[in-house]
Amino acid sequence: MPELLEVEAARTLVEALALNRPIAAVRAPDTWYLKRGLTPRAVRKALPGRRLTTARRRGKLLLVDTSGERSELAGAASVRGAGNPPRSECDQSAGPTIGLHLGMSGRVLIDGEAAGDPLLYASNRENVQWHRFIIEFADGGRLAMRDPRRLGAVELDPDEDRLGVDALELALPYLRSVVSRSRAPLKAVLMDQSRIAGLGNLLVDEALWRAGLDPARPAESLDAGEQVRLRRAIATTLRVLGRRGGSHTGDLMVARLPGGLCPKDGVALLRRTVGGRTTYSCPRHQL
DNA sequence: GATGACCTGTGA
DNA sequence: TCACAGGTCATC
Repeated sequence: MPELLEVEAARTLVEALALNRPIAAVRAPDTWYLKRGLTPRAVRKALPGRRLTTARRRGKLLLVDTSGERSELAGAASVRGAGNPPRSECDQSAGPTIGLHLGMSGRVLIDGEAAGDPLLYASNRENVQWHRFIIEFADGGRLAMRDPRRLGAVELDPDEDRLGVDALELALPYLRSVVSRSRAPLKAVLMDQSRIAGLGNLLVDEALWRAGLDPARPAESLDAGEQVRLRRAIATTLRVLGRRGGSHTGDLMVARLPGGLCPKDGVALLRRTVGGRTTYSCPRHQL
């Protein structure tokens, strides 16, 4: 369920609470959670001694940069014997970038604090077994990835370019080029992270509902006016739902259930699979 | 571009 | 007991 808005909330949390605190240790109890060949040992080697310097976001990917220099930590694996030359990473101006994918039930906790409202479709009970990746700071605090469903992931130096333009930076000419070049269902194009990054199932349904566009329509069938409406609806959806507190605060959300009625004109909503995802839309005003 | 698998908590 | 939620990836 974390879509762009939830990841942005997590980013803000990291930025506010976790930067510039020396890392004492890293725990990755769930090996499965580490992706692209990353191992607990490699993480323990790469991060202790560094600080988190920047919290960025591209689409649904949370990126946390680390410092190049490593502070001395008594007993930490990074401490070398006297006279040893520093490791090559120590000479670089920046350390590795931590890539956090929240998957569908992941949250970032810092010193026990989480951003935003509890997630849907995910338990909100506490259970330390769900902490898949933990950064322990030298000051005793910690950053933890909590993910009951294990669909999230952690990697180092993720390939950021596999993601397209961030949905918050979506300009009309780019949207136009993306949409006009595909015969796929409009919804599938909007959810394709390599073209537009950040929109998930709920945000797309809400934006299309606001734009009055049928999710199943071939993307290329949109005329110029509809493209403008779509861009505005995406921007409005992100702004309004962002203020309200997340992807699940949309007007359509209350009706996302079998037999739900369109909040705009009271007609029974259509429920079907579009672009591989459960999709709700209004047969009356989404054309 | 569509489909199914991954994974597990939830609610019927 | 089982369908379902959904981001992402491999496979068709």
